[in-house]
Amino acid sequence: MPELPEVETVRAGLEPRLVGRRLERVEILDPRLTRPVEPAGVAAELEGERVAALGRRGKYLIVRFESRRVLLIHLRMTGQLLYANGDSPLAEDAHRRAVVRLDDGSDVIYRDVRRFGTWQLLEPDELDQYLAERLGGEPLIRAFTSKRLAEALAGRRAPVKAVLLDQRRVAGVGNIYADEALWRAGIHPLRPAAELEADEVAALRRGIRAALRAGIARRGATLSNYRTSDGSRGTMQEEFKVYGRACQPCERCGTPVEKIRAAGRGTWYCPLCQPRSPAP
DNA sequence: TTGGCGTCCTGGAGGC
DNA sequence: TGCCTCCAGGACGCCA
Repeated sequence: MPELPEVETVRAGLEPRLVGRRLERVEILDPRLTRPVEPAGVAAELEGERVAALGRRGKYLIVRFESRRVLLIHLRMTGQLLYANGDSPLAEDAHRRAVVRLDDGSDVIYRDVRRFGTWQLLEPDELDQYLAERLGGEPLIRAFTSKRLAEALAGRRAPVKAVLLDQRRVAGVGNIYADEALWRAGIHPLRPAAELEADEVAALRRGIRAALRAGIARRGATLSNYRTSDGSRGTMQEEFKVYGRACQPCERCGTPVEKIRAAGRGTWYCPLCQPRSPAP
C-alpha cells in the first residue's frame, strides 16, 4: 500500500529518468485508469509533452510538463511505476495498465493488480484547487507544527487513528504509518482525537514525522505489491514496531502486540505503551 | 457537520 | 486437487 514514503521513493527514483524527457508514445490499456475521461483522449493529450518536474503531495505523484499541464497519479493500493530500459520481463505482464515510451527509447510501465489507481490530466490552473480540496498538511515540511496538527484534530470525536487516515487532515499517512506513529507517540488508536492533550499532540507530530522519515530512509515497505521504480523491494517492513506484529513482544516493554479494528482497518498497538485512558 | 459503512478490485490464504 | 469464502485497504459516495 503505497503511502507517503513509498510514493516519495518512487518519485526520487524516477525523477532523474523522467525530467527533460518527452513522452513519445502513451498506451493506456485499462479504461478504468483515467475515468471518467476516455483513455485514448488522455493518451493523445500526453503524447509530445516534455516533463519539467516530478513532484509529490501526500500520496499523489505530480508530473509537471513544460506546457504547465499536470499528470496527477495516485497509486492507491497496488499501483507501481517501473522504469525499463530495453527488454523488460513486464512486456507480457497481465497487470500492465499503461506504458509510456520516452524519447530516449526507455519505458515507464504502470502496473496495478487491483486497478484502484488513477491518472488525471489537469490544466495549469486546476491543480492547486484539486489538491486543496482533498489534502491537509504535508507532514514533513516545517509548517507542519504541533499547532497545525492540533487544529486538524480539534473537535473530532472520531478515533485518532481514523483522523490520521483522513487525507484532508494529514496528507500521506496510511494504515501502516498511522499505527507506527501512534506507537511512537504512545497513544491508543481508539482515543478520541479531540481529547489528546497538548503534549500528546506534540508527541504524535514527532511520531508521524519519525515514522515517515524511517520509511523513506528504507525506501518504503514491501508487504506484497509495492516496488521501487527499479523493481526492488523496500525494507521498512523489517523495522515495523507494531504493524502486522500481533502477539509479538513490544520492542519497548515486551508486552504482546494486539490487533483490533479501528476506522474499518486492521490496527496494531501495544496495550501497555498505548493505554486506552491517558495517564492521570 | 460528523462518523460509519459499502463499494470498487484482485490475489492469496485457509477451510472443506 | 479444486472450489468457495474471507481478508487486505485508499478514496469516495451515501446515509443516519
